[in-house]
Amino acid sequence: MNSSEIPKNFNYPESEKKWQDFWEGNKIYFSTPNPDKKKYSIVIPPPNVTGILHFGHMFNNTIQDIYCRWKRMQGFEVCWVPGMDHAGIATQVMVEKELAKEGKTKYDLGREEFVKVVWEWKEKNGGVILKQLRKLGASVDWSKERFTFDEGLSLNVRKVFVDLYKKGLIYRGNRIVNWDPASQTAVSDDEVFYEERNEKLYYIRYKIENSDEYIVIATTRPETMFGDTAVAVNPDDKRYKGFKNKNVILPLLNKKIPLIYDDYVDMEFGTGALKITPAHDINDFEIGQRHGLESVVVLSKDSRLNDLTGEFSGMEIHKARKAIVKKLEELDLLEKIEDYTHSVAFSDRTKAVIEPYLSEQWFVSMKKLAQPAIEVVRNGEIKFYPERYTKVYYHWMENIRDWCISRQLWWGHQIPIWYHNETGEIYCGVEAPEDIENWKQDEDVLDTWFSSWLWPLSVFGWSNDESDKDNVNLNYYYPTDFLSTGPEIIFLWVARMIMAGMEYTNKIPFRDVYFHSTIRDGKGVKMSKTLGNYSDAVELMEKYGTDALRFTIVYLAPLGNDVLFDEEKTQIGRNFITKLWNAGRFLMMTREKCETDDKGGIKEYKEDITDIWMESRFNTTLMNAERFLSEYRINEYTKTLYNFVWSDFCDWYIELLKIKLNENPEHAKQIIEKAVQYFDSILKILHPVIPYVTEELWHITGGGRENKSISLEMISEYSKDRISPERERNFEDIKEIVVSIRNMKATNGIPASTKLKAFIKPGNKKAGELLAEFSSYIVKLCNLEELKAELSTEKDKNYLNTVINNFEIYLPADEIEDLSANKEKINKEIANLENYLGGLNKKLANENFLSKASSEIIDSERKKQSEATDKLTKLRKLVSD
RNA sequence: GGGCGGUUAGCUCAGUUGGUUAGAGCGCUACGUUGACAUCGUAGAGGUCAUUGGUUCGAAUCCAUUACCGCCCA
Repeated sequence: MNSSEIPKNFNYPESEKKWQDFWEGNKIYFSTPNPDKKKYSIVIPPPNVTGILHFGHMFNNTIQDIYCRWKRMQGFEVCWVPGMDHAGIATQVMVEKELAKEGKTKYDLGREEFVKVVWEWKEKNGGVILKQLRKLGASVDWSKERFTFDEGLSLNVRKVFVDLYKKGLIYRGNRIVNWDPASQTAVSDDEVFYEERNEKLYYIRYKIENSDEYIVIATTRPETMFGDTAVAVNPDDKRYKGFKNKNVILPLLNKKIPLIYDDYVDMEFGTGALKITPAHDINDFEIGQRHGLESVVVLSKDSRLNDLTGEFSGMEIHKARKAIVKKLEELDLLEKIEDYTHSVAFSDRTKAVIEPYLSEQWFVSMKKLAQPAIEVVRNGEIKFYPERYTKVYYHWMENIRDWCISRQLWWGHQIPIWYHNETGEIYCGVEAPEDIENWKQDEDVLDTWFSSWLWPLSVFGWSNDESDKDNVNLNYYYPTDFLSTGPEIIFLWVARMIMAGMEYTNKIPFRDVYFHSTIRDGKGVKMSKTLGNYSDAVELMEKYGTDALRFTIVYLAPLGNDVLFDEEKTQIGRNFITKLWNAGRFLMMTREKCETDDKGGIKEYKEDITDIWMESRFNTTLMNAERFLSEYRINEYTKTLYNFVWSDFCDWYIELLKIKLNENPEHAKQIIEKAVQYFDSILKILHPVIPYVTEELWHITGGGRENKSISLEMISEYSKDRISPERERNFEDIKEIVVSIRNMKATNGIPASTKLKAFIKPGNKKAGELLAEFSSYIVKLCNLEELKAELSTEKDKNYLNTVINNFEIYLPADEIEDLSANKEKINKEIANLENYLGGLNKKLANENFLSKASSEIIDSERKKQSEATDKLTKLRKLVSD
């Protein structure tokens, strides 16, 4: 491209499309086992097939992409496996809604037909998120895409079920489950969320048998009273001492139930008397177990009262509650109603109120599986970032509860259990029994996570048999290196993957686990669709550019803290990309000019301090960037580069470059090429976070790159030898001089365009040499007429003056009448310095400090002391003259 | 109720082995368009590091306490 054709801004819509097609079309990110290279493998946390890209996904996949791109550019054989899970409830609910529009239900179709319809939906509408991942620039290997319902993965699910069943780790039992009445299935604890609700607490009189006395119970759920099989009080509760061994009469049903004593009962709550409904409350169920109580189910699966409830039979819960309360009132059995705020459980998927419900479900016994999984985190084989999540992990794992894996759905892996039609015998096998006509398969399907926990194994073709030994993909890529995910699924997924990995391969599934920040809105509220405080990630990518959004979100995300995201913050990334773009544009325009201007640099160009400084800064930046990345401090990686590019490279290096080119036209070509080299290196180290613009610029700045990608280039290696703290400090001194001269002009009302003379008096020989080396730059950067190292003998009356480290600076400014601003500033600085020096003097006079502090510290404090003293002397002299 | 975080400039946050006169970006103020960039440049103002106590020669940093905020588990 001709440099004059480079637009002022990065044209991201065009560029993103171009590079997506180029990367995927040329299979740039295809991976195959290569024994000569170290591998780096990641499996994507599979998004739901129904999913769309929200901020959490965007962020999480950006993180994974950063690591894949970075490792690829360090020479690793990188493999990032994409895919989706079949999302049992979510998908089924979605298709049922579609059917409802046509006035149909799944029962109209029947199971087989319904599942077919879901597959059709999946093929047609599923996987939007994978398209969006392409837009995000995710460098996944699309040839390895997997779906939890793929044949091989499904077979693994059955194999593992059968295996665990045979090991006695899967069992069927009656338990209270979280029943989602909307989707009519049990859901796991992790698929439930709680919200505070204002409800009522009803105080109901239960009559004591053979007496006129009542015991008053407090409940939020009068409608479950038909399932009461006891009333419980605390054994220490004096109020109820007299009722020992009595029965109470359950109102409405007039059924005799026992009064029992249990420590569980909180004497402070309500009246201290609790109705016990084992079939409809988890705590009541446990109390029921302890006391051998019967469990009576009084609700149907769609949240209606069943036929054990007499006249209320068939009523929906809330209607029934009202009717029952009314009836109790009529019978004078209702003592009072109080307002009551408590947390109510809702289904993640359907938002329906969860009913605790007694039913027959399949469970995985977890205790044994958890042990090795705890061990590998404890011994550091698996590392969590931030580390504190290990505590959360241990706590959950050490108190682990059995996992309810059955779901009353049609979309999912049907449980590989068959019941014999006549004998009732149970058959568990990977395939159906041969005489299938005599058997009936269990109708339930397995929890989606029961396939997801095998994901890191399954995607590489693991099949839990002899063939695994010869599986090159499995042997090469497994265990994976890195897993990035949100902290909310540490139990749901991370813990279970570790368990599956240990149980089936005795190997960890991944080494480093990164729990990324939760994205919240500007007010700190978690983004969610239901709350409407949700920013559409794809919309923002289109509005600001994908790179801008990627950069911003990473820049804002400290390890272990939440990100408060406002749309307007996307400007951080967008502006940075514009800055980078224009730096490139400038270099290209300048290079073109140099091509024609260059008179042929016969003499070798000699590097000056600006080159040495840049070399040092660049190597320092590379070193820090790599360190931050390897420590998973990704926001600091972006910050260190942001500061380097903006401040060091653009504000100083490029400004110096302009001067240098002007003064050394005979070396213009060498000078500009060196700058372009730095720029190319900058593009590479930035590529992991902003892939599109760096790819675009890399193609603009170099020839012969038409069929190549920057993502397959090697990132420059830093060298500690090239880092010179002394030279960086020298340059900082020069910067301070420049800034202070500009500042003296600005604060004294002298326009920046006014050319002044300046005198800078170095404090020693070294300072003098530094000044000499740099004086021509200072003249240009401060817009000076001339710069002299010695104070002129001319009788310039009016000086603006100040002291910077080893330099006294004088600006003759005759037109300035009032020097009080300058004087005031110096006096202020003197006061500050006196205060500072006072502290240092006190410290250095302290015996304790001198005897206890390390000699290095004492030396550095002494140095500060002498420097401050020196500067103070000079400043005092300035104001006294 | 149990556990885990957080509290630093108007806002969002850095500050990793205790030794800075506490930093950045945004916002604000003043000036500026000399051809990379106004999605910009130059300069400036702005903080008793939530509270109280302790350890230490020395604390934003370590310990304890209180207050408030958030998350997870029950």
